[in-house]
Amino acid sequence: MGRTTIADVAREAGVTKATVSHALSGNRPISEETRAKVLAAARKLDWAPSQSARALATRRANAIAVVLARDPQVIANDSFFPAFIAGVESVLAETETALVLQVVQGREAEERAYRTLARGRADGALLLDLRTDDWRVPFLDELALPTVLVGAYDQDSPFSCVRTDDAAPVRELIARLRAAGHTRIAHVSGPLDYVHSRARADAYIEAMGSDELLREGDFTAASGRDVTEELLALPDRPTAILYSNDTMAIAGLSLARSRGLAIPHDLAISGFDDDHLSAHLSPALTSVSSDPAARGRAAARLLQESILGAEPRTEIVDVNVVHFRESTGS
Amino acid sequence: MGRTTIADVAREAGVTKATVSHALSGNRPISEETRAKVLAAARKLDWAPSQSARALATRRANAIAVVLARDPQVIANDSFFPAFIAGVESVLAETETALVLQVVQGREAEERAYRTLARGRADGALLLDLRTDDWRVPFLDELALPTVLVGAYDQDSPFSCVRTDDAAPVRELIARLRAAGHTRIAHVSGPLDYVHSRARADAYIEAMGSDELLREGDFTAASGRDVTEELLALPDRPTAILYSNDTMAIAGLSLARSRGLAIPHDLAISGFDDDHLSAHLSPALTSVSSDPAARGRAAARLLQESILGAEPRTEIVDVNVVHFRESTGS
DNA sequence: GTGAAAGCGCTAACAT
DNA sequence: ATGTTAGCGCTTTCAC
Repeated sequence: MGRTTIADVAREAGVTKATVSHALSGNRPISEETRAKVLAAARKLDWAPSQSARALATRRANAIAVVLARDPQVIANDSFFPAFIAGVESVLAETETALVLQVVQGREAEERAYRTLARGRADGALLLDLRTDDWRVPFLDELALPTVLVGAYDQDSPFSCVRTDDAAPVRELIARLRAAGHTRIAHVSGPLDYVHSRARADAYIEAMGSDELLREGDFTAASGRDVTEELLALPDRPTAILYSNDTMAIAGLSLARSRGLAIPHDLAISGFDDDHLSAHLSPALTSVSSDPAARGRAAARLLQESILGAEPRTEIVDVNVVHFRESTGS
Repeated sequence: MGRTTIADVAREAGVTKATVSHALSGNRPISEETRAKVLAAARKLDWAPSQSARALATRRANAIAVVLARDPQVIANDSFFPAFIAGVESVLAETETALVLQVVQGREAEERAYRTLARGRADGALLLDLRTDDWRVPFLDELALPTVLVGAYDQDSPFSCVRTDDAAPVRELIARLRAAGHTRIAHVSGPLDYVHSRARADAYIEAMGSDELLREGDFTAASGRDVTEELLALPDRPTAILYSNDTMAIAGLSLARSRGLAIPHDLAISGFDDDHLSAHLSPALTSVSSDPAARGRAAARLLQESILGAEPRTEIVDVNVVHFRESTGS
């Protein structure tokens, strides 16, 4: 934070602060001559506007926020998030907008975080991990903080939304397994209050016509293992299991093997999210990849729009693609 | 629509702005009675101080920055980063400090990012992925931006530093492999201008007494595969390979198998960073885990110290532990 | 213990 | 096309 201010630059260039400000922002016509003088002075004094002063004057933080309310353990295992952030940043960089990241635990901490953020730290927020009937949506609406929902929302929402079709890959997987002769196909979902878990589970139920072999996991390896154990103990055990992420799928695969089952001969297995290691396992894991970076870019663009006052709209980023690999006997 | 300000609260409480300010900050003695009045008024009006106004007045952003200059592809494959951030946040949360994240590409963009950050967006920075003779260290010193280096730095530095011992696990791995009869042990490093890659490679060279079987990778699966292919084509091929991350190790493992080698019988393999899936592979991958969250916590604490003016110091977070699994024939 | 007033460094009406 | 003048909402001397 240089001690030099806009006043120093104005003096150096022989103009007023207003002129310096406008010479840089281009907010009003400035003669080429004075603009050159101003830029020269700024460079000479190595000056650039103070972000905090500008934020106060414009009531704009030039920053957006992402609040993660997940368990750190789950964050660490998540391949979606880093790629998503990279996508967001690639858009923000164009407008010198910063990304404020906050990891919180507990609803109270999360509310406090959004409140503080809305008080001059950020101009908008990106909402991840949406839950059915998510309390954050009305809450942020009341805070009047421009927001973009990443993933579907089950209610009417005042916000823009980046969606993907979670159902299609599930249908595709089931169709393929059926074609290979499977009839006992199980699904290990994520927590069913997550909108995307629910969407996958619903697609599964619709395709199967029953939820008999649906089990709810929590995205951790431990739950993948436990739920798989339960499924394999059934009198008429499944011959295929669709997991809602790769971590659970791999844990399930390990367990099945340790029970003497051959994959995919005795049990077909598929995951979701296409972790970067999944293609390298043996057997390589069938999974669904979804281009998180593209979703990050779309979300950032929609948010910038909203901050500028645009009407909310929904953008479908449909990039889910099923990678059939050895674990389903491709 | 004027938002409610400290003036409104002052009026409501029948005191001045100064009193409100001090009642909240505790920066000067306030009678219990007036403090209660102020807090009641603040709650009634649902007021909390504006972050941007406060930042301008105190010349403190109450935020720290992390600038990632990596290729988005590499970020997405990295299990270190999310856990590290979670650790950082757990410390920042205690002091209402925000984390500003920036992903940039190219040195120019990185310099610009730090300049803007130092101009009122952040009070300090965390430096990751240190390189030998890293230009950012003198640069940030000149910007006078308090900084903490995560990982060793090879020069004299004006900054605090969180270090881990990268050499010890390498020595331990080599000792174990030797005990099992291996003599031709190769090492696939990360880019050798990264300080931690260099440290591991140096430890390897010292333990082996030679760099004949040292090869430089770039942490991607593709490089793991290619370098492995090269090593296996040697007239007197290695019987064990130590990789500097799990991604390369797994790619190498896949390649070796496809060449007809049995793991660990024909070739022992170990990785680094203990990706969350590595324990679930088959064979399970021997790897080195390092508690990134602990390093995040330590880094955040050191940075907060530095921002408050403390002398730089180095903290050793020594949590590297080697997990011997099937891939080395444990 | 509390009040009054002067900034913090910038932007944006309002003038000219 | 440029200058003047108020703020933006808070913290922090300096008085009392």
